[in-house]
Amino acid sequence: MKDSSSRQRNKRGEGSKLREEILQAATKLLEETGSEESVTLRAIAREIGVAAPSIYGHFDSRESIVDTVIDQAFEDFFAAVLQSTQNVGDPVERLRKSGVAYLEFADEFPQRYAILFDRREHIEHSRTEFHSREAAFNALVALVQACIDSGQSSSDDASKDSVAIWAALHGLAMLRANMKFDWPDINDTLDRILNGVAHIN
Amino acid sequence: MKDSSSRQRNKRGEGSKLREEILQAATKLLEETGSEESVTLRAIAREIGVAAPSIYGHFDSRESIVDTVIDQAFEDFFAAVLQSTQNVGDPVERLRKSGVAYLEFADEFPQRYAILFDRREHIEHSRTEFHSREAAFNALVALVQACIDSGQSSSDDASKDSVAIWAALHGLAMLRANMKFDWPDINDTLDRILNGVAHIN
DNA sequence: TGTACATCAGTGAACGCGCGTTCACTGATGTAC
DNA sequence: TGTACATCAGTGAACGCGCGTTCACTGATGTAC
Repeated sequence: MKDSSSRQRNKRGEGSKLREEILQAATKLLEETGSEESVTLRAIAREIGVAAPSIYGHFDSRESIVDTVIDQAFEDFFAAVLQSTQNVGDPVERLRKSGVAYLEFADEFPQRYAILFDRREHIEHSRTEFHSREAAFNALVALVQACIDSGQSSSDDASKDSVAIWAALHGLAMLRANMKFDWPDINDTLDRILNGVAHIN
Repeated sequence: MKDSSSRQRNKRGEGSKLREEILQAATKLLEETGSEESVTLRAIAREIGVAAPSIYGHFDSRESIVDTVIDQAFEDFFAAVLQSTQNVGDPVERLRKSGVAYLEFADEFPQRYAILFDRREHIEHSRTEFHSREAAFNALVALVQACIDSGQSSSDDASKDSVAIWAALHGLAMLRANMKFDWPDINDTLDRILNGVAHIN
């Protein structure tokens, strides 16, 4: 936590810098404390070294900060997975790289990952997010279908097998983040999931 | 919530009945509100129709109530899964029945299920629980091994494939509880997971 | 059988805490003249 | 160039709230004599 005396007031016209600091502090708190409810408005203010009411210049409420952090986390996550398949032609390879990127993001930012798929209320209220997730799922289905089309997968239903793949990746990510366990190599588990469920020949 | 005037004080020697009421109320609150932190000591007291300090006759702290609820949930869960394979000889059938029971418990008591595998701090502190989970996992490995031994599975590693199976079941349970989605039939997804990852012939 | 008394189940008021949020404000910074 | 002033970034005190927990207590119930 910064000492409040160390912070310099932003210059005129640069007030929106505080907005970025708020989001960074909230993200840091989320990742470090590991629970959304400990990302309090006052903790964010403390972290930045600012008085609590200063935040209201940039966000309406505590909730809107958390919502913004989650939206950003989803964008980061989706971008990381998409980016992993850049310049990769072979669909099986794309599928594997996506899986690796998925699990790596969850390993590196477990709390940010968890909050994406783990918040019942938020998900129910956010239409935008629902559609992002749907788009991400459709991308997975397309990838599995491409493996089928190229003769590398004997899956009889890309969509239904994608549900199983998604579940397995999500479960693995969550369990690895939450449970002490003598986990086998993550790439091995990933291969078992993809080979088995996606029926890669 | 009961009206506090409706509650009759327990007779002498029956004071421990309140203990049961506390646990029931905490479980109900957990399941209904869907988050552990809203299971407050005062909410429990309100639910029962009792003054908040009355709880201290039966539990040291709010935390010990929640811990007890979780321990109980784990026992219920494990018992439900075990019981599903009673009188079933064929290992593949046992594996399937276990999977169905696993997902049914998660569907019926999503919050109680989620709290079992989803609480980083609690899990880190509870040795007993860790061992219960380990026992449950070992039972799964033994089941997969039995499928291999009976020639019904071509898995090359019961333990590693069990990790993948566990991950897939957990992920499916969590996603179904948390996400609005046009989920395919749960038995179909379960079959895809077991057939694919456990290499059932 | 009656009564004094110990025990037990549970209460009501109070505590300090951290929270989100509101409010009237301050003081530095840049700009118009 | 100097100065008055508007604007902007941020503050400090206060609010009401629900929380976990402590404390001294009350009053019904069963028991010993």
